[in-house]
Amino acid sequence: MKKYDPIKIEEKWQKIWDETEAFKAKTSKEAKADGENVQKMFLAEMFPYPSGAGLHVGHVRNFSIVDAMARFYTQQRLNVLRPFGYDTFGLPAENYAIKTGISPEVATKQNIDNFRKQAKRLGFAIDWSREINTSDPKYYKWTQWCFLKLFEKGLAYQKESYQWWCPVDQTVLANEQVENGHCWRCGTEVEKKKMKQWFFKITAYADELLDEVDSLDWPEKIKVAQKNWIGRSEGAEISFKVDNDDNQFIKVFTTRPDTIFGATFLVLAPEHPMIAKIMTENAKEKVLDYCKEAIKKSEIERQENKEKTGVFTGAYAINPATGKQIPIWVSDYVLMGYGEGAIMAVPAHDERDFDFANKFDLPVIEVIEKPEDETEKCYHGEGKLINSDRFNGVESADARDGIIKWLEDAGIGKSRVTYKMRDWLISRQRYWGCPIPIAYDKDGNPHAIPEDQLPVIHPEVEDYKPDSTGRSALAKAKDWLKVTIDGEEMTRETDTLDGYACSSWYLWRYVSPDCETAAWDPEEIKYWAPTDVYCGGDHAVAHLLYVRFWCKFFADLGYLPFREPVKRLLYNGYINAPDGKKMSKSKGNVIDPLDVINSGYGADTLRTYELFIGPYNEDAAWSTKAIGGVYRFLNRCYNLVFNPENTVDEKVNIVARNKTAKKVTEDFHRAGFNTAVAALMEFVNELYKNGASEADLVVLAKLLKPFAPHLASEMLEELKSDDEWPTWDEKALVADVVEVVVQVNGKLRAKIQVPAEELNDTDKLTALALAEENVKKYVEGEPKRVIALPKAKLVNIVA
RNA sequence: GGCCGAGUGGCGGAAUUGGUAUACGCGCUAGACUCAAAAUCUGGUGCCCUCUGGGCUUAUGGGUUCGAGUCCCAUCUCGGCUACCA
Repeated sequence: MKKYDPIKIEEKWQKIWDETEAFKAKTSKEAKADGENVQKMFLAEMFPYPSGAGLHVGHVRNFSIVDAMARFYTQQRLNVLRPFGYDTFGLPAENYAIKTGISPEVATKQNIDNFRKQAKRLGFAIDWSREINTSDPKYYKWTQWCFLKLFEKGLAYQKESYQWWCPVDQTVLANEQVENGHCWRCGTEVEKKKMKQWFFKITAYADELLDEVDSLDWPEKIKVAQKNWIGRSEGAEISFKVDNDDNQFIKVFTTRPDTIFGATFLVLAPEHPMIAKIMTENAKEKVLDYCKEAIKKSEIERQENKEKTGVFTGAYAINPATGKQIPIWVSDYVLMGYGEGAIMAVPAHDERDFDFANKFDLPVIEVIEKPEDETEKCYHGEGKLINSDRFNGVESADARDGIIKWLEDAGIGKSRVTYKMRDWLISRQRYWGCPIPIAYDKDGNPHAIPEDQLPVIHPEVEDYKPDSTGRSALAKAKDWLKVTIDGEEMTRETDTLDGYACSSWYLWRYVSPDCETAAWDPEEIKYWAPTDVYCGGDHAVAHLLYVRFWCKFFADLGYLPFREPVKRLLYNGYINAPDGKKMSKSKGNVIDPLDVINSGYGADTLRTYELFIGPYNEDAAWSTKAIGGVYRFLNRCYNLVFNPENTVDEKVNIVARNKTAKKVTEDFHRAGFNTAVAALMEFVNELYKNGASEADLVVLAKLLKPFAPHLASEMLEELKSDDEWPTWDEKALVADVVEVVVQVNGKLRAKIQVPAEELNDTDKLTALALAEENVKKYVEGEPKRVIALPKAKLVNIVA
């Protein structure tokens, strides 16, 4: 009796895979030389940030999904590319460096080595010759090249913007370093500091990013999240003249120009540049105080306290519709970053304006007729206009067009589209990031570092803390800072790029990771991209939107022959602790995948369990008991091949064998991994009942391989079989005798056995059904109607 | 507040096009093997009853249909994302 020893089997196969470079993808040239029929398949998971803690069970789930699919397509003899990489720039490594003095570069290398070792221990079918690392100069040279392309086209630009600032540590803080409005390190209340920063003009692609969402084979919730994030709204831009000053106008944006007759005051964002020009002497002190406080306010405070605040500027504007004088206020509920940073307030039909009017006792004029059953004080729906002069009685939708036309004719407004999405702020005053390839001349003008001087190497420093001027620790590399461009002495940019920039193009680097002449080889990208299957459980908007943005940009430049980077997106759920709570070190409920493997289960059990645990796209709770069931299943598979008790004629399980092959194949196409494993379990149960033929075992091992590749390889070796994915015979799916269900009035009353060849004879089926004793009991006289459905194997009698 | 998703046994879940609800696994339980235990194997396992049979059951209440977990309407509960976007 041989015993299933996963540790030994896995060691053996991992060594073989490593030595033979078993998962190396063919380049486009090699594939073409092999013949026209070879289809390509490019799969990837969202590459990990290699933390010091090593792989966690969430990684394992994510990678196991991609691995199962990669192996499935490999067994179908496609040319599969399944690469791997590391997203290594980022705050954790920098924080660790500040704390320990160990350079991020050194720590990152260690973490990568550990991740690689662990990924290999899990037996993933990775093409290790294509490994990439975003903090490797060979990689970030091309991240910088991408930046320069955006800079060249005017899509990378500088703008003043507020940044978190800790007045005690004298340092900028990343969002993650601000905890409830306080510095993560010293606990001081943080401030906002205005600094010049780099942005990518993603808004230039807002419409295309929005329009093409619908055509994507992505989960609905991600598509909706992206649409909401882009947040397109149509409306109008309207100029309000400031009273007693013919030269001053305030522009507002509104989606409801039809309510303009109800605009009883204007509100400006505290950052609005017009405030200083219009405020009266009397109001000046109060207004400036308010603005200063509001700008300092953290977003957290704004969220906590939704009570409206504000201050009157002392100035008035003229409502162009009514000709009436209306007061101009300032309030932080108006955001400078959206629309014009100013609104016309219509308190009768906007809840926020209503609250504000209530608090400061401002007039409310209804201009849209409320439906009779409407109970809310503030009606924001559609209806006929009232109190609106010549527009009275017009439906609000029509009035919008009419009023915009009138505004255009009068030269004081026009229709306009705005987006919630802002341009992407990419400056980070951090050390451990990709240097921005820019230098400044004496006058502070930015210049591109010439392409032949790339990469701008990330310099080593002694102290990783940002300096007190708000610059990153790169400013401490004094020699590095100096650069000569076209004979002119310049100073390098010390901001680094947001990590999302590094990950916005890595999928394309995979096709030619060693290419020294381009970010991606044009031939290879043409063959491999776009990515066929991309799998991850995070970044619903940020990363997945940025990749789409860069794809469109580089497509416009002619570098990419496609406009959407990811054909099919699989968005996997999290694995939680057995109590259903998130795993975290502090709670002490973390399951370490390596512990699970080493406890004797092995990688095959772990991987299969994580795919069996539930639908891949839903969260699941770890169960230390249930994983034992998967181990028992694999053990049964092992025994069928290595300790057979009896072999049978290969016809015995012909239906089950073909059904299982079909089921597992179809489940792969719809990513139903949990049900595919269940189908394999059913098949094994069947083989235990009926005995197994060699043909049964070969099919079992082949179908099992994407889930438990080591064990399946061992089985296939014993069976002297290749691993080519099995096909099935549609005709063999039907048994000789079929069970047909008989219902009376939709209630199950009997089951009859019908020879397969008689199944399609509905008259015969009906007769057989009516002849059943238990059916007769419920049918008195002639049935009203009989529905006989051979395909559903069902007869329903209406009595 | 807005948007999205989900509610099925003791538990994780299955039912893919409206057609046998509860596949598969866990747990529990009985038996075989064993001096015994573990492991393994075989069977049972939604609930209720007047138990060779029958009734009920997919969060709740209605509806459409020969037939509803699935479609429609209303209500409740939970989870996620987002958050003063004019």
